[in-house]
Amino acid sequence: MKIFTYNVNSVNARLPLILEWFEETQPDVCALQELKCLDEKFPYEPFERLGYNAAVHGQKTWNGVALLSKQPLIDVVRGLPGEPEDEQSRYIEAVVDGSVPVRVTSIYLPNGNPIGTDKYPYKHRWYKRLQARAKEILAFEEISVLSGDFNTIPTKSDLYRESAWLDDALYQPETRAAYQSLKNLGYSDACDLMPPEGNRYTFWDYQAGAWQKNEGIRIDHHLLSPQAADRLKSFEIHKDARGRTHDDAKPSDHVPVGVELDV
DNA sequence: ATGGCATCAAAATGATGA
Repeated sequence: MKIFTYNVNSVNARLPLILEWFEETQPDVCALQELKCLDEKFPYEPFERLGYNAAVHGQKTWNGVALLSKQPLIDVVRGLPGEPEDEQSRYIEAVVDGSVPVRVTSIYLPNGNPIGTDKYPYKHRWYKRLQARAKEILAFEEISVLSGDFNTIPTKSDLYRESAWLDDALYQPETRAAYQSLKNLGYSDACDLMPPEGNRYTFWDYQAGAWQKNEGIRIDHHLLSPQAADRLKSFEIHKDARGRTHDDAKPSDHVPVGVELDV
C-alpha cells in the first residue's frame, strides 16, 4: 500500500497537475493539505473517475484537508479534538477499510509565524492536541500513519542554510522538541528509517529562486506506528513535481512524499 | 534589511503562507 502526503496549495488551482500525478503514481491513499475550498467546491468527480473515495474537511480561502483512497474510508474524524472553538480545518483522520485496517491522517499543522503573535502559541496548542490524539491512536495498536505538512523542520539536515531559519517558527527549538515528542510516544519518521540518497527537501519557496538554487526544507512527514514501521518497504520524495506544469497550472511549493507499506 | 511569489476574494493602504 502506497500512502502519500501532498500539500497542494489550492486543489482547484492545481487540479490538472494533481490529476496527472495521481494517474502516474497511482497512490492507494493520499493525504491532501491546503485545499483552500469549502467541501462543496472540492472536485469530487475527477477523483472518483480515477477510482478514489474522498473524505474532505474543507474551509473557504485557507487550510482544508482531505483523504483520498482507492479502498473505502470509514470512521472518519473531521477536526482535531481538544479545542472546540478552533474553526480552522487542519485535521482529518480515517481508517482504510481493507483486508487489514490502516489508520491514516491528513495533518496541516499551523505555520506559527510570525513569532510574537497569537499564531505561535496556537501552533503549540495545536501540537499538544496532536500529541494527545497520537497517543490515543497508538493505544489502538494498529497500523497507523500520521501524514501531513507538520510545518516543522526536524533537524539541521532538513534545511539548506540554518542561519536563514533561526528566527522562524518552523525551526524553533520548542517546535522541533514538539515534533520529537511525537516520536518519543513511539512513532518513527519514515525518512529516518529509510533516508533518501541526497536531497530530502519537500518544500521550496516560490520566491527568490529557491527551487533553482535548491534552497529547500523538509516539513512534510510520515510518522509510523510500530505496527506500520515494521511493514515499511520504501520512502520516496517526488522532487520532480516541483518543476512541472500542466495546462497552465503551476506547481505547488510542496512535493508529494510517500511511504510504501507491506499491507 | 527587504523583497522576492502565489492564491483567494474582493475591489485594499489586503491576508496568509513558510
